[in-house]
Amino acid sequence: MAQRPTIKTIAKETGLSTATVSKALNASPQVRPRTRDKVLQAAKELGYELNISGVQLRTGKTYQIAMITVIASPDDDEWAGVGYTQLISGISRAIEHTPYRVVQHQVASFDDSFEVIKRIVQNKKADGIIISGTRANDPRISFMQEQDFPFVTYGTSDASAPHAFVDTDNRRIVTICVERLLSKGHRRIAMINAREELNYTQNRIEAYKAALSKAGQTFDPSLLAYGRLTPAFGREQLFEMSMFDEPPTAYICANEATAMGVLSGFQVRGMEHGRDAVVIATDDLNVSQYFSPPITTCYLPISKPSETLGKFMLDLIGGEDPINLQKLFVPDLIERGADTCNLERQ
Amino acid sequence: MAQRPTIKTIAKETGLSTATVSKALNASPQVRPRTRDKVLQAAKELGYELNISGVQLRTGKTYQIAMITVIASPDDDEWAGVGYTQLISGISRAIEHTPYRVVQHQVASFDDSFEVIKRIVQNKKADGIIISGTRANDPRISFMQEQDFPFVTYGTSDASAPHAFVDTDNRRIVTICVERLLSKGHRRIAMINAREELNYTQNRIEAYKAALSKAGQTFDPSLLAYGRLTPAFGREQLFEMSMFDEPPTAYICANEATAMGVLSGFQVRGMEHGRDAVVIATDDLNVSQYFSPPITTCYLPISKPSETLGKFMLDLIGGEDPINLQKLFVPDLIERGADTCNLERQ
DNA sequence: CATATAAAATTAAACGTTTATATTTTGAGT
DNA sequence: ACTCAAAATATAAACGTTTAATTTTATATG
Repeated sequence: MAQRPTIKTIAKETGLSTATVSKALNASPQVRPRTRDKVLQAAKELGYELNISGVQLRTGKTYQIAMITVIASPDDDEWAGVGYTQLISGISRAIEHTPYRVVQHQVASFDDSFEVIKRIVQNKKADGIIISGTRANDPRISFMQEQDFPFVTYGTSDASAPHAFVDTDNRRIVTICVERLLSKGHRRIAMINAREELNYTQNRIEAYKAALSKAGQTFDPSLLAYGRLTPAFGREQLFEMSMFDEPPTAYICANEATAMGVLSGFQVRGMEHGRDAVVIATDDLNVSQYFSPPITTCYLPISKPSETLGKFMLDLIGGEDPINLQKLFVPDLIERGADTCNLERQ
Repeated sequence: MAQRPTIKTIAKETGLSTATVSKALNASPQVRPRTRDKVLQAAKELGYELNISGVQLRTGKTYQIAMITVIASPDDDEWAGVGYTQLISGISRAIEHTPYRVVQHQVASFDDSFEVIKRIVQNKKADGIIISGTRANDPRISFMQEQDFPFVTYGTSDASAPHAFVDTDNRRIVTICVERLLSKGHRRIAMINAREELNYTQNRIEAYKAALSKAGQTFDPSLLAYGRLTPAFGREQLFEMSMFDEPPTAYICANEATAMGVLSGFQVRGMEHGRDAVVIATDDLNVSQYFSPPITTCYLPISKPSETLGKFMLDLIGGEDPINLQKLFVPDLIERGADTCNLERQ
């Protein structure tokens, strides 16, 4: 093969001008069907493929979707449940048959993520941005809104203007979990959360308080923990809380990595699941069925929200109004035990 | 802010031509230090940033590193230990302060991965390619070698010509594990492997056989299993093998997801780790310390090989000979128990 | 101080595409 | 057949960069 074919090659081949070829390839109404077919035919025969840098230079379109991932340090690679893999994987699947690609921009902190976003927006380095780890009052969101730059968030925010987002319905999850545990007789329910500044953590707390108050139960802030959702964190919290005068009889974990840590803590402390306390989690990898013992979870296959993330991004670039691109997924409750325990001591 | 500054802006600002500006920015020896400083100064003041599509169009350089990931289907998202996240994360870290970006190309099968690689190579859509899941006789590798396209593999191959690679020393791992188990008195040692066509699976089997034969033990092929390394697969294998007339007393798992599945099988079958059999695994997330019970593993933090992957890619693009870009990492054995069990029945 | 030479700068073209503007072709209406 | 508007196509410039070829400037040499 000599040179990679360009629209020039097609022009020469068909006897048309490059302008017409370009228009034909872009399905412009200015070119009549007959010539369009001729061009398409030639393009196919020559094995023509659009050179994106040409387009990019001329129009500014990049066909890149920037995915911002925040990973503090190598040791942050410690398993924290669903990683960005599954997220990116779902997005990739959604854009599979388009010319778009996912480009990962990894940063070490929230502040860095803001810097990177500024650069991407100002230098038009991507056609759209996807972020996760949204905060209650997220400056990145207001920035992108001001600059009128397309973005979708994985996670909600409390931004005044509406924006495209996908998330798990965390309020719902927590409500379901707390109500279930209350109905089983639990009165000391711990909740192990992600970092406090994340919007979804706030949502979970609100739902937790609301469910308790609806049942006439008092709220004890010492039963709430905040941190990075790793097994280590779960275990630490179990160690700490199980020493309380009135220890929790149930632990609601924000992900399965943390739940695994809590169970590991059980084993170290000689506690038994279902006798001394129970653990229930939010799960998007469906892995807690393999825990020893398996635990009850609110399960939402990560593939669903992540594919939607990609789809929303395409729609947004296509000009759709963000207000129509908002979705909360409701997980299924999968019971894997009675989740009662020796509650008579209360 | 008016327009994004280009070299033209700098040229106007400094009174030089765009050619000189370009050369100055690229540290060409054709421009004298004094003017270079002037240009750099102006660039800084103007907040100039290189427009990659311009470069790309002119030179063909893309500043993209293509990472090919094979994910068969959404349900493939099931946890299979270390995902691509950690891999991409390490690569990203290695190229952090360069203009390079990682672009993920997700495909559904091995064959598709080959197709994508062909397109990337032929249309020069990236400056280099990183692949994993290398096979014993991998056609993708020979293709990229023929086309003289820069690539690094995560995993070894048996290609005749040398190529850049990073991998865990799987022979070593298996040798260590088998010898350890033999010395503890185990005679029926099962090994749960990844798919048979993967080169590292072959390496593991060779090492397994060699270690047995060195100890004068016979090799029983029914103790070997091949499949996708998920918890489900591990559990299935435990169910199957534990029904043998002479069941294994030890299971060597190729990753921790599978090990978790085996342990889950123990619990279902009423078996007890350390009494009826033991499990040891290869681990790159350091998560098996949180299993109930924690198990002995060969641990290698995934951050190490993945960063090397990125570094090798840069070196390769920089013109380094692939023969100098090959590395096998040797994991640490972390003992988390005696790993003996009731062996008198043998 | 003229001259040869080396060093430093400039000019101009090119990469592949799109698009505003100009030109030609087509076909309908008389 | 002729006119004229509409439709289809062509021309040419531009996006930001690099680089071969060329010109200008500085430096060394006798």
